[in-house]
Amino acid sequence: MTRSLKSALRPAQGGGEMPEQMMTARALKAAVSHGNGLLEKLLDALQADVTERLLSQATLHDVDVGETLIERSVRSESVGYVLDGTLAMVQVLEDGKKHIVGLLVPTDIFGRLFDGTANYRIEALSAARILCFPRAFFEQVLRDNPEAERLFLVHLLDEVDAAREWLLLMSGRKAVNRFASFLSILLRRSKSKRIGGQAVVHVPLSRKDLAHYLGARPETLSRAFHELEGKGILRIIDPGHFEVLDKQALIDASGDDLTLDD
Amino acid sequence: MTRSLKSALRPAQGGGEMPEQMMTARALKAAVSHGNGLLEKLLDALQADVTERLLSQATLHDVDVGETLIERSVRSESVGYVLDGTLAMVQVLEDGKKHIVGLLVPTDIFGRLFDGTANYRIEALSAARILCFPRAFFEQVLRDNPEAERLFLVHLLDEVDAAREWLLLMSGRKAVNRFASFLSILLRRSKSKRIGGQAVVHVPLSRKDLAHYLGARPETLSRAFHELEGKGILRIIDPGHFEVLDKQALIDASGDDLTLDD
DNA sequence: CGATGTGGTTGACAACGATCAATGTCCCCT
DNA sequence: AGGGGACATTGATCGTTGTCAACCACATCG
Repeated sequence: MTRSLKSALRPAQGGGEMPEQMMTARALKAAVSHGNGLLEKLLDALQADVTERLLSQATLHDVDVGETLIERSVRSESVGYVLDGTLAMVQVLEDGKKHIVGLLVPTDIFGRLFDGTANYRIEALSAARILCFPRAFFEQVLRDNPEAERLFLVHLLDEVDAAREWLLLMSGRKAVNRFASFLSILLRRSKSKRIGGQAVVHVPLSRKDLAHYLGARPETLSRAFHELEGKGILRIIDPGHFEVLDKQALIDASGDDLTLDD
Repeated sequence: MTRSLKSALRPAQGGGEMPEQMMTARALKAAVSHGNGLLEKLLDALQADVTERLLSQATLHDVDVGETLIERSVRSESVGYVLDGTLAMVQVLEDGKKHIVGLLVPTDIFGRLFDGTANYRIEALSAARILCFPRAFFEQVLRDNPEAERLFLVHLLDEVDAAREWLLLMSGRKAVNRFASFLSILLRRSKSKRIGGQAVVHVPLSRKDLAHYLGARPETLSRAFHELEGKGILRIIDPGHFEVLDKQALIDASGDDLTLDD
């Protein structure tokens, strides 16, 4: 649980495991090309030889649930790109209390550039696959390519906006509202993945983590979406997958409170 | 209340008002030099002649309480710097509901650079004095000065962190906790202003706005800090000024976090 | 195969906060 | 000075949610 960057991000010692970090640059490029996150945009903007060199320095890592990738107040020497799984940004207070302040899903990038140290811990909420770039090299690429750096800057502007969107979500009054907002955002973000005609949303968090993130208790959450299920807005496939039956009603439920009379 | 950017940020027509936008560059520099925000750092990093030119293009504006400076989804042609007063970033939902998602206090900069349009409205919560730079010129300065652009980038990283800090504040605890957190942050941010030996915090928001921002009702807030006053943690001077009597107790009162155990 | 542990759900109850209503204060306006 | 309005506060009541508890499904392990 408290394994630090040093062990978590060091290439796996030659053991029984497949040495995945030796993937070819082409294979890596294929692995990231499906998304439309920052990294893809950066790779598009760079000269072919630069992307080649950047990818050649990348290493692939498997992390287990609960592993800490980057510890707070520690200067990380890597920049990470999420291929698979879910990570959390965890704010750790002095007295040891923790709070999830953000999620990292596939195509997200993490790791503080240019300046200072991380302000929160990066922790795996599920098993995950991570692509790691040497931070110094990554920074140098940005320095050498103003256009890429501007992409990064615009990306940061978007991140600030996203953070404020979460703020808006959190200010939702009732727990049902917050959960509905959360599902709506997840639905919007991952609309590429559809199963059949219906939209199935994968919630990559345990009940406890999700409740914590949304500022509620597992019990309250449970009641929240069983209420939504009762309204016919969604169907609980298993505690991790929700089928959204009525998208508009879900959005409505995230805004104003449901009229509970029927 | 709904005056748009066009009227609010256009140099005041020659009328009875003092033409304040004609301040000398030296006077402007003096006006911003007291803080340690982004703008000061940028001016420090730039060549003297560049800062001179930048400041020569700045205009000073007085805004009244309730004025809208930048409308959502409108591309602003200005970058603003808060000299005095308090502005709010207001998210406007489709149904006309509004929500404050961030505050702007003196030395803060606002206005989206390089890309796209504003995602929220900028609204004055109190009378304020704003310094405006032409956006295009501001961007050009950053383009021409990589060091300045990097300062801006690091500033954005800080903003993301700040937004997440607010998220931490907002997350589901009791109203007293949120208010105590809020005061703590304000206390930390404006520690330069002290009156006598005691710390007096100026809360630049009406009860309604503050309640809205903290996700509570005015009534609840009122009870919250009268509770803190009863405990001897602070003293209410007037509904806008609080004297913090026991800083540590205030921080403790903000502490009751939902615990996310390991 | 039962013992044990973990995560999710459900129920009962109390605490917290929203809502409604009333009062007081200050400021602006005529 | 008097009246209207905005704002802050206080009290009463009710809905929502946190808390404590039990229960269930399921996986792991001896």
